[in-house]
Amino acid sequence: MRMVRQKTQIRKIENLAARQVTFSKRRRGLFKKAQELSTLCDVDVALIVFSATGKLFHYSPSSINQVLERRGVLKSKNDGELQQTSQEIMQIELRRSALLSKKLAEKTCELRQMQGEDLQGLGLKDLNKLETIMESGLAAVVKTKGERMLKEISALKEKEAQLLEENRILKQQLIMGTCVEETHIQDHWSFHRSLELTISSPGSGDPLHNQNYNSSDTCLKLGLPFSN
Amino acid sequence: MRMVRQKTQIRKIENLAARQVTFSKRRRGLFKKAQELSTLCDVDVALIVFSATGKLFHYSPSSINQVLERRGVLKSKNDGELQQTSQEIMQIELRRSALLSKKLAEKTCELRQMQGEDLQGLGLKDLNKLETIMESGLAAVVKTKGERMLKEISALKEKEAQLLEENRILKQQLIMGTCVEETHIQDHWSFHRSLELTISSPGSGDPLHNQNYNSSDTCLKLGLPFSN
DNA sequence: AACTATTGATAATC
DNA sequence: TGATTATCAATAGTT
Repeated sequence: MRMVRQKTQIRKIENLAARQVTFSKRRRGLFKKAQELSTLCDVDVALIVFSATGKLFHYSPSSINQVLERRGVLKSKNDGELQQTSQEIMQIELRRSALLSKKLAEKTCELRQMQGEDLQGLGLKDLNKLETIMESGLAAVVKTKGERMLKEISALKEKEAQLLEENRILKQQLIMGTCVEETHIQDHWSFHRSLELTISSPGSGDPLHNQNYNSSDTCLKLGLPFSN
Repeated sequence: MRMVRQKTQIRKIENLAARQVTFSKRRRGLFKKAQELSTLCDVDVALIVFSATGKLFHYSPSSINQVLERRGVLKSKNDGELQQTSQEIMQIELRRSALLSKKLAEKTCELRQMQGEDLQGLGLKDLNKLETIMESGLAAVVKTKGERMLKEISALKEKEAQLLEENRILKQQLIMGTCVEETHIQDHWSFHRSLELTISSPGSGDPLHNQNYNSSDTCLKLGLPFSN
């Protein structure tokens, strides 16, 4: 029976399961303390907590808009209607927020499962279903990738042929023009340089060799691609 | 030196001075806990405390903070403050909703792409990344499925062995009891019937697997994830 | 505000 | 998830 508690340092808990447990416990504790403060000292407290998956928890002795309403009571009555309207909107927004949070949590869960995490809760049937979906998805990705690569390759080949032709023409022109020896040397250099430049910095046309990790990371949350 | 503390009742402290002291102490504690929760569990926490005198305290680690900070600077005693506070909390909610919507859209897009749809917008690099993620995800699913099946199989085998043993004992009892010929026939029939029933409907006797099948559908909505 | 004795919260564990 | 307990943290009462 070792129950030696460590003096916890306040920084992000890396272990997911531990983080969730702590979140659950401390959230409850926080809400309790908020309520106690509200009761003991007769003040209004609004506490809103958003979980990592987007789930929404909130506490207020009544609800947030009622807190505001109570404070709004002090205002003159001609503002009352406006106040009321704004509170209704607030209420709607809170509900919408909660709904969005729920949906987001569901999607997050599905995504995690497709990344091979959190599978322990799934039954055999679900795992089979998931496997089927992922197999067809992966097949589609592989297929798309193959097509994309073929296109890139043929584009590059075409470019290469074009450059070779250009070089050939330039070579001929130089041969006809000046000293034969010098021309040969210059021509070789020129050829390699052109080809190299074409391949190494194709700009937007070549994602394979594009080393711009920053721009792609902007789009890739959790390492998943989606276009902006 | 009497420092005998009483088990504090959670109800309004009537003594004003004591209430203010407690308010000050507990408020600090609450904010500290809110911050700890936010840091430890990497979640957003918004805490707003309206004091009895109308002063407003708040904590939130993210961008919300700036809005409230600005309001705090504009602190004044007239009605404008209340109005502004209400509007700014509303703005926080609206912003939150917008953020949630955006996140939801992103996750939806990612999910579609992992199901092999909407891949046109992706570059070669993104496709590669996606492929890698999906491969490892699929591997994890297959592995989990394998483990699950092995467990089921061994559980069934164990049950089979148990039933065989039971049947053997029953058989012996019958042999010792009545007519040998009749007993043999009955016993065979009885044995096959028991085994078949056991294998085809393990749910009733096996809460572990039963539970798995039922609970899993709650989180995973595959195939038609966007239907509701 | 500062100081403790005490209650309260919670990390580790099952 | 919920319960338990040893520890750490918050704070009520006092100076």
